[in-house]
Amino acid sequence: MSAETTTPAQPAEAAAAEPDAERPRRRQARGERRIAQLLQAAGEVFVESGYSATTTNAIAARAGVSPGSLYQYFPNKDAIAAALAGAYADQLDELLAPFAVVDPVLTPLDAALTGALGPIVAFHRDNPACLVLFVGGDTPAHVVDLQAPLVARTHARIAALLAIYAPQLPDSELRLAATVTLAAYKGVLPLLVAAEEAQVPALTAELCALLLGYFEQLTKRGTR
Amino acid sequence: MSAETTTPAQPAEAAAAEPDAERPRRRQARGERRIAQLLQAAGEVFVESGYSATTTNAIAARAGVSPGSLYQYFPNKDAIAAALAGAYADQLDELLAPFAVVDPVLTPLDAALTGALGPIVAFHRDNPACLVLFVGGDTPAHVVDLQAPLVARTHARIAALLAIYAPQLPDSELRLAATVTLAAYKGVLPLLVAAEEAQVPALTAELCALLLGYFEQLTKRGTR
DNA sequence: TGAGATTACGAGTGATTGCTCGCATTCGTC
DNA sequence: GACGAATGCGAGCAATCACTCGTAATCTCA
Repeated sequence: MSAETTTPAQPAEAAAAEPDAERPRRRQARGERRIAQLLQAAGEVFVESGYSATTTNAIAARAGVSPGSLYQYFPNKDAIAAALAGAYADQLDELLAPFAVVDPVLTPLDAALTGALGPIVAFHRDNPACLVLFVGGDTPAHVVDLQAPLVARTHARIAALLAIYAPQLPDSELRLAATVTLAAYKGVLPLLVAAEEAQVPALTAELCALLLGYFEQLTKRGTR
Repeated sequence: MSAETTTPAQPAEAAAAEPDAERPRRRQARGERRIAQLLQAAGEVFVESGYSATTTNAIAARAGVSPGSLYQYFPNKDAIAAALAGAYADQLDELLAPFAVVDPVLTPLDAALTGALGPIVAFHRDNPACLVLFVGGDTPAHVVDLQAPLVARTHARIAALLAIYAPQLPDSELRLAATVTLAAYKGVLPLLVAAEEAQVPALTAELCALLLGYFEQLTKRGTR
């Protein structure tokens, strides 16, 4: 769950306990809906114009809401991006989970890759704003920070996966390889998001081949 | 040569011939120097703040020049980025040339990659603004267009290279592979630019391994 | 040295934009 | 139905920024 959304059913308790936490104002269902509308609209406008070119008024207009209402739910423009990015990070984290439970004996590497990459690609195609916020050169610093734990976890997972298939490599090389893998992946993702639907399977296969080829290079390197 | 810079030694002739070409005002050496200063300063500020967050006043201040002077040499902010990007594109084009003259019989693929990639990486590390303008999600459309011919040429070169090492693949697959190669390369480049000097050789080697592994996958795919 | 072009300045302008404020409306609850 | 809280509005404020303009210094070349 992202930071901004507060559970509406919550009898006013445990508020006096924390002194500097601002009182969690009860939110009506209408408010929750507005927040969802605003985030949806923000995603659309971010995709169309990039982060810094989108105006808060444009987001409000797209959501069919006045600027004043927007600022009732978000303290500023960055908070909108942060809430959106937080939600994306949570969803991606779940999609990345399958990587952790792969059994390296039963599943060959390329099958594992293909299986896990499919849903991730689909997610990014459904939420193009995610890429705008995460790989856009334009994103405010504290929004980028929101993805740091996610990136760290992903990095660790890739390194662990590599350690299984190339156990002879030293840890430093594994980490380097994981970093490069992530970077390459990030480079190819925009292609997948921008592509026509019909091209997606072929492109996904290419991405798998790219990563697989790299992994084989790493394996060879250790053996030789 | 980029669009903005005009040759200073040019006896005032052939100006009346073209009607709508604005008269090429003779530029003194001082002016040329100012342009260089401004482009240099613009690159620095772009790297620090990204394109849209940099103000023309900040560029002027960094160059030690008044805003008015800046607008004597560039009609608007985009033109500064365009001039810078044009210069970068020209330099990159030269650095990419070696790829065209590789003899596939004499030079193994990995040696060719390593040899050509070194100078390119060095260039990007010397000119980090190049990446900001070319892969930043923030760049104005007509600046992105400036790199289109360069990208097209590079794409064609990669496809040609692939055709040598994997001649059995159909053209469409070669083009797709070249696109993916470029995207992966673009993803890894920021890593190389941000890295410490000591990490650069290792990272460059990883980039080579990544591309090489992909190429080998492509070769296998055709043979099998 | 003097005329004309180029370079330089920097306060100012108009437009944009993130955000506020006072007030009207709707909702949940007793 | 009545009261307080939450929601909603939108004109407008303050700040920012790309860009201009009048003027003055400096250069080129005869």
